[in-house]
Amino acid sequence: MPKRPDLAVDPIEEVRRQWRERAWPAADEVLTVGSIMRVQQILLRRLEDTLKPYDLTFARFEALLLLLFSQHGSLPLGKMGERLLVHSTSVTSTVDRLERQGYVQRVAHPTDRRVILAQITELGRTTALEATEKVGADHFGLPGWSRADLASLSGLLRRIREENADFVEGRRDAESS
Amino acid sequence: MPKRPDLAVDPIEEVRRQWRERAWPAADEVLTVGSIMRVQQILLRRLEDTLKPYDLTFARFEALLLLLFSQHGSLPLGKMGERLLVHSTSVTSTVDRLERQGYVQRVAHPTDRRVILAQITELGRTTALEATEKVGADHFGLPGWSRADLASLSGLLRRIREENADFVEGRRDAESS
DNA sequence: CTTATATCAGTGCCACTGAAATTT
DNA sequence: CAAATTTCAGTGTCACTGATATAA
Repeated sequence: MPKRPDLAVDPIEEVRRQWRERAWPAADEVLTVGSIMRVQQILLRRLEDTLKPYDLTFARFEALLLLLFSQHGSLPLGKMGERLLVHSTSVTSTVDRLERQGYVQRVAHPTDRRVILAQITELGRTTALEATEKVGADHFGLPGWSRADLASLSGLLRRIREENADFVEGRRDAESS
Repeated sequence: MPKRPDLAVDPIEEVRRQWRERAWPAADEVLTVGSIMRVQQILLRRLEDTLKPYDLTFARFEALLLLLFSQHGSLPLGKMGERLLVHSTSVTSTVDRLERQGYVQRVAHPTDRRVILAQITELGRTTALEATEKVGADHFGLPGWSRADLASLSGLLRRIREENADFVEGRRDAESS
């Protein structure tokens, strides 16, 4: 664990100050993006700390939840990559790991023999539920936040996701890559 | 590059819906934290795409900026880790890489012979400036955002950083780890 | 034949743990 | 002596590229 800083000034605000001083472009954006990076770093560590007893990383936890929420507790690997915004080779290795842990099983697709389904097991289900309870008890690292504040923050972030085609609203088209 | 999703629904909003349905704890927090993770993922990729011509990752870019902004263009490695919130062994390898690239040089501390300073080179300086211009031209992935919106977002994120002792304001104490 | 799906081999990166060397 | 600073060796993870096998 890295040592906690002991700074009287906000290091990110400091970057913006210097950025402005030199009349560089996008000083406000620097502050915002820097904040997002830093906050993600902080929350991720906190989350993974909580998940450690279950030997789950955030990536595996996310994948497991995706299956937990899916119709039949199973999804084609390709679909998982699409939802999680990661490369299919990454899904393969994530599912490999979850399978070794007994949280997931690979099963054949009933009709399309090309596709493999990742199916959450009973152990995976109970583990996911238990882990969920733990992180929920910690309010996902955001204790003491009002619904209104959470909504403001989500709303602003949602705009970034929209602008980057994280999902498509209504009849807008996603550009194909 | 992972395939762009083509979803009519917001996958993160969908998670919250299901979370609520099952009456699990912290449904709003799930949406918010999920959004932060996703947005970071999106912005990081965009940034690293822009930085690729300079053979800089975000971690190395951040370190280089830190030196660029520092008083004499140099800092003790330990201080860098503190500022960047990473382990000192990570700093060693980041500086190793930057040194191999000719962007940084290790120099001895004038008085304390335990400490090594990372000193930005002329090449490092011009490269950092050029890369900065590039990402600035892209508004750090946030084109079209008003100062007010950027300020709202930064403000909310700042609160998370404060709550997690990313920095210390006024006379509040950081807990030691 | 083309396209889609998943896997494999290999690369680079990041963050850590634990141990060691050096200096204060 | 203890504490601070950096490095080294090694681990696990993550995300990718490029190539391959199989099936639609």
